[in-house]
Amino acid sequence: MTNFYGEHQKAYVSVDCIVLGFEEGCLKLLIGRRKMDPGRGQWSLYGGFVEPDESLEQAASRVLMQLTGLEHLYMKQVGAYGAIDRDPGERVISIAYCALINVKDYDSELRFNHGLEWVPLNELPDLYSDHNQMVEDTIAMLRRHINTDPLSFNLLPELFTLTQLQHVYEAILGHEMDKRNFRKRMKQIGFVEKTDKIDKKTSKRGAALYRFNPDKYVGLKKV
Amino acid sequence: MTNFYGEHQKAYVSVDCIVLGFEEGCLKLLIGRRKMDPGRGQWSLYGGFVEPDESLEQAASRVLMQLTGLEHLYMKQVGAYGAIDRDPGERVISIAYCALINVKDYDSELRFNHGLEWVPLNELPDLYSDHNQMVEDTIAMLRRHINTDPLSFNLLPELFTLTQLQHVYEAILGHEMDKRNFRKRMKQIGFVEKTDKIDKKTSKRGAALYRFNPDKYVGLKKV
DNA sequence: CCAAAAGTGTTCCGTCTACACCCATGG
DNA sequence: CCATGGGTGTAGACGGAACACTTTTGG
Repeated sequence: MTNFYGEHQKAYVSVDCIVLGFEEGCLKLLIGRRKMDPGRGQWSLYGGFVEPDESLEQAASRVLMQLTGLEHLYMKQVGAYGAIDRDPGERVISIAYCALINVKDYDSELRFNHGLEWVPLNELPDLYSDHNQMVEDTIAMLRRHINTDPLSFNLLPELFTLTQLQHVYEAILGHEMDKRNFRKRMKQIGFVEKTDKIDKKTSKRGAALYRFNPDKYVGLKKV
Repeated sequence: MTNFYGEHQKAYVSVDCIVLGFEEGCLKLLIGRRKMDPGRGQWSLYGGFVEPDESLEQAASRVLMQLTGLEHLYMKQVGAYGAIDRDPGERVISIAYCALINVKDYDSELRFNHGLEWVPLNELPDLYSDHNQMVEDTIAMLRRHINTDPLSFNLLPELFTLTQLQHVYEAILGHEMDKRNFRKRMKQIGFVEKTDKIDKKTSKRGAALYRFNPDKYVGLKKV
């Protein structure tokens, strides 16, 4: 490789994953105890370094794959973090990516092997370095986008009830919503479609199961 | 410096500045011919490498200072760009920052010395690497934020007429707006305040000059 | 038979949009 | 005196928020 920029210094570049799941009516973040110095033992997001043969997105996907065994997850760049001493040992620039996953799809053996925990967002401990800031920025971003992007479905199984979906909205937005208004809105936006299946687990009467229809969404995308 | 992460490779980290100004009723971008290899001679954003003693924000501010002689400008991170071959020679991760400046404040001697041009957004040439994408992402971000953040003032002198401000909105949003509705809205939001000065340059009757009042804004910030 | 969750419409209010005319003045 | 840009109000459309009762059925 030709050395074009020799007079400048390089830095380590990492990705950090803000992995969010939905369980017991609240948003939970996947965190673990840091296994390396510096900061060994502190609660931390899961991250990894960007290797020479991968883009930032690819690095984030790989890290997430190692972590969850899942591919093609919903991911979105949150931002770049580069305070001088954000890593106490070396200069590390980190790009934060958030991922929304269905907790049920997650192989809990993998989670156990990595020593990770699902922690409710309102009970977050102090995290390593600027990781709390990354989480905060992620939530702010989700709130801004929940009404325009089909985010919420990623936190649920393929089939879900409207009540479950509403709980996801409530968890992200941080406040309760009116059931009738919510259902009216879901009817309007058009890309949640009713199936003929019925869920009897959570109610005696049974609730209709719905599905996200991406085909009906792409039409709106360009607007 | 202790070598904690020795098994991983470092990369060059740069910042690229999307510098926007407002002139002749349209948004213009500050670009120049690239003065180094690779890509020498191509139209390009102005950028620079992040040095060991500065954060990403500091690097962006410094680069902008070198460029314009101006400090404390409105800047906002647009995102991180890290495709493997985005720089043909080396692995470079770049963080894009946008800056909104008042063209009149800009020292045109400096601009000349750097060989830079103000180019209307709708006449942009092909830029180096992924710089067109950065510009596109910037505009999308500005459109999302123009109604919530006090952006637009940064493109105008300290004192401005409501008509000028409306032209800025129109340039960013890409469509014309109704004069009466616009002025009504500016009255509502409350942080544009009328001064007793009058501008006679653009009209015979004279137009009231307004000023952005940050004090009245911070109150809204937390909402 | 009753507790528990599902499901369903209407009214009200505030916000956004469309729209047209008079004012002040320099030349 | 007239061309030019500055300045103002109102009525209708639309979308979001508030609000309560009936249905089903497992236990």
